[in-house]
Amino acid sequence: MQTVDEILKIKNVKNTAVRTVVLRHLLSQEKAQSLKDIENALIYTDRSSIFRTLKTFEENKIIHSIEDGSGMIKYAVCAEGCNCDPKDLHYHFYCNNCNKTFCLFDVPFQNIELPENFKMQQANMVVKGLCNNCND
Amino acid sequence: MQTVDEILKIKNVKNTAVRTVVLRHLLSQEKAQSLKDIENALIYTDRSSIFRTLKTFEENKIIHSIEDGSGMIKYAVCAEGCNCDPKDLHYHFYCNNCNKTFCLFDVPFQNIELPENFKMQQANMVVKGLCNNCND
DNA sequence: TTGATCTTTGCAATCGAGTTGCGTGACAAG
DNA sequence: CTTGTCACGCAACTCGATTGCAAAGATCAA
Ligand SMILES: [Mn+2]
Ligand SMILES: [Mn+2]
Ligand SMILES: [Zn+2]
Ligand SMILES: [Zn+2]
Repeated sequence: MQTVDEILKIKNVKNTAVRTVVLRHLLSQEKAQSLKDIENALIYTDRSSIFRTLKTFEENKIIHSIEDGSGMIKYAVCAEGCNCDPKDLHYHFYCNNCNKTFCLFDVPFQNIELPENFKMQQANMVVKGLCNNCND
Repeated sequence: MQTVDEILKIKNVKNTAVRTVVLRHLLSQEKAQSLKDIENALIYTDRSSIFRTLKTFEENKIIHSIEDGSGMIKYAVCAEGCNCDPKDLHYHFYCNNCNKTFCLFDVPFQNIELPENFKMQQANMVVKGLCNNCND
């Protein structure tokens, strides 16, 4: 896995104290994180600073956001080489039991046959159910 | 298409003035409606009444909700015979240009090969891009 | 018909995630 | 050192969603 410094370097985002701790936190988590999650984890860092950091990361394709229906936007670090193009699309899974959301990078993404003259630019795909830990 | 009365009857939801106008409005629209959309269309009906009506409709599978990332939950009338089971899953399309969201009932839903021991219960699938009206 | 009971509605208040304005401080170029 | 740019922290604010409460309406048994 790439380090915080390497990622920021590659994506041409200046390294700062807040960016380092936010990105390090995101990398350390298996589940996608909400602003509140990060705020709770980084108690000495201001919410708006985290917020703007997330915006910066998203604009520079360091992370991508997921709308899982929980009412809070979740963020996850992009896979190495990701450009957030349609080719980088992947499913997400939201567990109804443990409320974790994560990227299913290994599930092949099926091409969708849209009606005539429709053009896909992005997608937000969230499968909901029970994760392997919660499915008895 | 079924009438308002027929739908309420089938789904065992008591008919009231607010429910009638809300459901009639939803049926009359081609795009999925937000609470605000409905509020604007039904200027004499209170927001909280519309809100609770939507909850009632959703609980009774008269409508389903769509999170398209616009910041407002959208609602669309379920297809005839829909039980909001996995078999009733379908894609949604959000147009980045005209901001309309609608159900793609005619696009076949691809089965997703989840990892071992994962169980799908619902899904929120939103394809974003340009609709046929906006794709020049 | 009447009174008790349950449901629906309207209004106002509240919640909370997200967002923004602004002053301070860090840093870098000149 | 001087100046400009950018990141940061704090507080205030936005706005969609949600709730408490009392009035109005529907239901039903007697
Ligand atoms: Mn992802
Ligand atoms: Mn739909
Ligand atoms: Zn789980
Ligand atoms: Zn369009």
